[in-house]
Amino acid sequence: MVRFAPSPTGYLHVGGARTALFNFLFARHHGGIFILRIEDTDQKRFQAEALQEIFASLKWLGLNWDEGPEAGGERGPYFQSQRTALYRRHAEQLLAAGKAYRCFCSEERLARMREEQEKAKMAHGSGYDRHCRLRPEAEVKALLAANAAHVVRLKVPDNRVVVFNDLIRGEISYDSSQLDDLVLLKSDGFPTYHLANVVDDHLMQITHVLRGDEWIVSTPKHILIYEAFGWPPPHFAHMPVILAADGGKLSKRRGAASVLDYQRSGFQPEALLNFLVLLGWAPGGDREIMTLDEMTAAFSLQRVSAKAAVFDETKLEWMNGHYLQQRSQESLLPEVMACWEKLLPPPPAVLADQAYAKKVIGLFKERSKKIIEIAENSGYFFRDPAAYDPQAARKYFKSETISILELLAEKLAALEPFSHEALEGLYRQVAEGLGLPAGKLIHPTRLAVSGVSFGPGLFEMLELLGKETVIRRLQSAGNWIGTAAGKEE
RNA sequence: GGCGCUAUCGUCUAGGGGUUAGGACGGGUGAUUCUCAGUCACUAAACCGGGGUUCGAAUCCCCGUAGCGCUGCCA
Repeated sequence: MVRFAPSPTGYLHVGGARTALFNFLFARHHGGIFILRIEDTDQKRFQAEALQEIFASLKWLGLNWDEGPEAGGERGPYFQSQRTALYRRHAEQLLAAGKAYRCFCSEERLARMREEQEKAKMAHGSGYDRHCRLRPEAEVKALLAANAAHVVRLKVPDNRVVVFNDLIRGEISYDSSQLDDLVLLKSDGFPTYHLANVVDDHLMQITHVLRGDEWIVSTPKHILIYEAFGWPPPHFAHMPVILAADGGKLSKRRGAASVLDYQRSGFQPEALLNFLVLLGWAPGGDREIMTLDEMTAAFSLQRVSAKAAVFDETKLEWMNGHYLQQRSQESLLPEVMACWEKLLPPPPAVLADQAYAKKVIGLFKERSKKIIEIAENSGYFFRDPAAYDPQAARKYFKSETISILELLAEKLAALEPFSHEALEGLYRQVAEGLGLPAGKLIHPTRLAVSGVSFGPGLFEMLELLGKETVIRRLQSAGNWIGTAAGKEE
C-alpha cells in the first residue's frame, strides 16, 4: 500500500513525476495499491489549476491511481482539506494524553526568537524554545476561554535517539535534541503537513512511504508522532533529487521541469517515463529501453540509488526519438496536424489531404526526435518556399544553374510515371549527358524545391510533391537566380 | 552556524574486496549516401582527496573537501 501525495501548489514537475512513478512501480510490482492523495492543507498556496495539471500529468504518463480523486476508494476522502475534523480529533487525543500542548506564541515572537538564534549562531539545536510547553495550566485555561489564537505542538522528548531504517540509505539516526516541538495544528485549524501526513498514512494503511529526500529530516519527527499515537510507523524510502544540468535545482528556467511542458513540446510519455525511471534506478546489466510493464517486473527498491541525478535533456531527446520511430504515421497524424495548423496560418488547403499528410510524416519521422520537428521541417510540402537559405543559395545557385534548372523542368514535364525510381533514373541520365556529377543537379533541385539544403531523399520528395509543383518551383528558382535578388547573393 | 544525505567517464549508470572498471547519451573518426538525419564500425573519456583495515580497496571504516537538503503556523 503506497501513496503519492502531491501538494496542489504548482505544476507537476519531473521530480514529482518520478516519485509517482516509483510509487506506481513498487505497488504494481508487489501487487499493492497505489493511492493518490492531495495534500491541500495550505489554503494560502492552493491553486485549482495546479490540481487539474497534476491529474492531467499523471494520466498522460499512464500512472493511473487505484484510489484517490476521481477513482474513489474506501479510504477516502483523498483531499486533506476534507479531513480536517479527523486531524483535529487526533490532535485533541494527543492533547488529552499529554503528548502535545497548546502554544499561544505570536508570529512576531517566533520571528524575534529565530532572529536571536541566528545571531547567537547557536552551537546546536534551534527552533521553538518551548515557551508555552511550560505555561501553567490555569494560564492556558484563561487564554483558551479568551479565545486566544494558538497552535498545537508536539512534545518532543529529550535525549532520545530516533533511528529508522531507510530502505534506500540504510540506518539513519537523529538526536531528538535536534528536533523542536513541531506544530501539529495551525491556528486556522488546519493540520500541518506532518500531522496530516502521519494520520493519513496510518488511516490509509500505507505500508511504504516513498518520497523525495527533502523529507528525510522530517522523518524522525514523523516517527515521534507515530509513537505519540502508539502506532507502528511504515517503512520509509527516500528518493534522490533530480537536478538541472548546472547542478542546481530544476525549474522552469533550467529545463522545462513541468511534465505538461514536455507533453506540449512533443515528447512521448513512454520516453519521459523510461528516461525518468533511469534517473536513480537501473535494472542491472545493460538494459535501458523498457516499457512500463518491463519496468514493473524488474523494479526493486534495493536498486534505487541514493545519489542525486542530473536531468540530461539530450538523452531524453534521443530516447524520445527512439519511441517516435515506433509510432505509425497514422497515429502521429492528429498530433502533427495540430502543429502544422499552428505553424502554417492560414491552413493551406492541402492540409485536408490526409493521405498526403501521412506520406509527409513518413518522410520526416525517421529524421526527427520530436513531433514538432516533423511539422517544423516540412512546411514546404504545403506551401512554396518563401525564401532560399542564403548560405545554400550561394553554394548551389550559380548563374549556370539557371539553364540546368530549365533543362530539368523540361525533362520532368515529359516524365511518366512521376515516381522516385523514374526520377532518379532521369537525373542520373541527365547528369551523364551533361558530363556532371549527379550532385550538381540534385543539390540545386533540393534548394529550389524546399528552400533548404537538408531533408528527405530528393526523389521521394519530388514524387510526393508532384510534377506540377516541382516544375513550378524549379522555374521560380530559375527566375529568382536571374533577378537582382539572386545576383546579390 | 547546526543537523542530515550524497560522491565511478561531461551526463545517466553497471560493478559492492582480486575486472583490460562495462553499457547508454553526448563528443571525435571512418563507412554508407543527393543533403540532413539515421545506421554501422572504431575511438577518447571516470573510481573527489587523505588516512586506515587487508596479502590485495573503486568496493569496508574514519577524516577532510565539495554538492545538495532541512533548520516555517510550506509541502
